[in-house]
Order: sequence, then structure tokens, then C-alpha cells
Amino acid sequence: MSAKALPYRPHNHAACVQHALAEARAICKAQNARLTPTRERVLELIWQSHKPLGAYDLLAALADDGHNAAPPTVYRALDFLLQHGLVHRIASLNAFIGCTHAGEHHTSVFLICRSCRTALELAAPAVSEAVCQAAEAEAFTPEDTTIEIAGQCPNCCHD
Amino acid sequence: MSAKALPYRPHNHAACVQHALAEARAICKAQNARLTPTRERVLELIWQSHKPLGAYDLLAALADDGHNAAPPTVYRALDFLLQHGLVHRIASLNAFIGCTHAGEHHTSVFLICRSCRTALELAAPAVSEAVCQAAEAEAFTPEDTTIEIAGQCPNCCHD
DNA sequence: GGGTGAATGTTATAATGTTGCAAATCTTCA
DNA sequence: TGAAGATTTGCAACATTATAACATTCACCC
Repeated sequence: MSAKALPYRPHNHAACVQHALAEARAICKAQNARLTPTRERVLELIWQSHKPLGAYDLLAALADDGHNAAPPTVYRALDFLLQHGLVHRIASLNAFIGCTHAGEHHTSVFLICRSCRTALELAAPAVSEAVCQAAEAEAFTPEDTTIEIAGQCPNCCHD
Repeated sequence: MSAKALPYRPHNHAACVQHALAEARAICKAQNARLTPTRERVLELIWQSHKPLGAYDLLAALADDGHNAAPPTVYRALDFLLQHGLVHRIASLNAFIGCTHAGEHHTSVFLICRSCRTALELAAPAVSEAVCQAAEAEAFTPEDTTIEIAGQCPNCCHD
């Protein structure tokens, strides 16, 4: 990863997935959390693309595996992955995507293309900073920040 | 309105509502849009508080009015109000709130208290600016921006 | 190898949002 | 006026997203 692996550019996506899984294993080990087969499989499925996936998409994918799962199975796996910072929930889409900054404390900004549905996660410290200041000016204590920008990615933006 | 009518401070809320309704009528007139009784009633209900309301809350409130409405009634009214910039949707809550900057072009930031559920809408130009720059740096064309900060408002924040 | 807590399976249901079509209402213009 | 056309509403069914409650299985630890 590192250095501008833009999701909408061609790239070795298998490596992307492998990297994410390896990092997840390391993080879970460090936190003494159990990355069970179901949880790992859900994470892998989420990483199959850079497009956010719905819980029921994941459910269908598990069904294709032969795993006859019910909704709670997926939601529980997602809760676990969210809790450990391995995936993010995209509120404006009711969907989930792999975290590209797992392990680091960060406030993410998501650029979500309405054409190809690819989502790019940015750390965007300047945005975080501005948000914190705005909150502080209102004596508000931020706990959780949702920043999602829908629009056109460079690939899909034909003026 | 104007000059810091903070929603979590005591204020003449009836005036708040009246102001919002008057402005809505003016905006619709100017845009040649029909603010029908149902639409106006939904807007008024949304303005009953500074807490975002769910579509089914509105549905229940309409039922209390004696208006035996089905979900599409509410969702259509909400679509209209959204389209004309009279309300906002809070994606992280699946809920709706009156717009305090109706008529102005703006990217809003919402400060949403997890304790009292009050939501404050800010114009926050510095945040908008930072977001635009982050998007531009990725050659991304923003169309719609969702910025929602959950946390504790000054009233509810007891260290 | 039995006790304990975590994880999963299973069934049902809640909450949120949409589609499609018919009836009513408003607007327009001859 | 009054009929054509467009907008709005009523209504029934359904689709999607998420959770509750309880039983069962599994992993771990002595």
C-alpha cells in the first residue's frame, strides 16, 4: 500500500486484500481479539473491491460460499470489525468498506463516486482540524465524525 | 433567528417555527413550488423541536392529527422539502431536521448531541473549504457533502 | 475433562424506505 | 367555462436494512 494506491487506478488488488488481511491479523493478535474464520471471511469479502458493500451483499456472498448464514451473523462480524477499526460504515449508503488506515487513530473523509461507486478514504488532517475547531467554537465535544462526499471520481468525471 | 439562537438554549421556539414556516412559504413562492398543506404540516412537525425526527415519527404525528397517512405520503413530503432546501437528512440517524439556512447555498456541518439528541447546524466555511481542497487534491468533483459530528453538547457535557 | 465466557445458529420481528397504479386536484388555455 | 394535461395524493403491497431473544456450540484454562 502506501504512496497513492488510488483505488480507481488499476493496481494489484490481490495484494491489496492480502495486505489488509495480514494487517488485520496483526492488529487482532496485538489486541488479543479473535479474528475467527467468519470474521476474516467477511473482511476478505469487503476487500474484494473498493466499493462499499451492504450487509445483505455480504450475506449473499457468504451464501455463495455455501455458508448458510442469517443476518445476525453478518452484523455481528461487522460490529467486531468496526470495533477494531478494520472497516468503516458509510452512513449515506448503509454500506461497509475496508479501512485503509487500520491501526492509526484518524478521522476519515470518504470520496464516494456516484458513477462507479468506488470510495476513497482520506486521512485529511486539515479537515479534521477544521471540524475540531468548529466544534470547539460551540463548546461541543466530538466523539465520532462522519464525513462523506458524494460526487464524481477522476475516472468518471467527463465534463 | 440570527445571532446565535442556539437550539439547546431556552428560546422562544414558537417564533423559531413561525420564522421557518414564513421563510418556507416565501421560498416556495419564489420558486413557483407548491407548499401544500401536507408538506407544510410535515415541515411544521419537523420544526417542533431541534432534534432530528424519523420518517415514521412524522407518520405517527400525522396520525395523531387524524391524518391517516401511509409511508409514501411522508417520504414524498420529505423529498419535496429536501429538494427545496427546507430540511436536511441526517444520514447517521436516518432522520430529518429543519434547515436553518434555507435559501442560502451552503455545506452544513451538524453537531449532534448523543445525550439530548439536539442537532445544531453550522455553516462552517473553514470546514467546507478544507473539504473542497481535499477533494480537489484527488481530482474529485464533489456534488453532495455529508458532515455529521456526534458527541456531547455544552449542556450535556459533564466531565 | 468439566466449567466458563465468547461466538455462532436460528427464528422471528422491528425499522426504514420504495414501487406501481388509481383517484383526486390543480393549472392552463382555447 | 370546461376539458386536456400535469401534479399531487391515497393506497396496497413489497423491498431493504437492522435487531431481539434464546438455544447451541466452541475455545480456552485450569
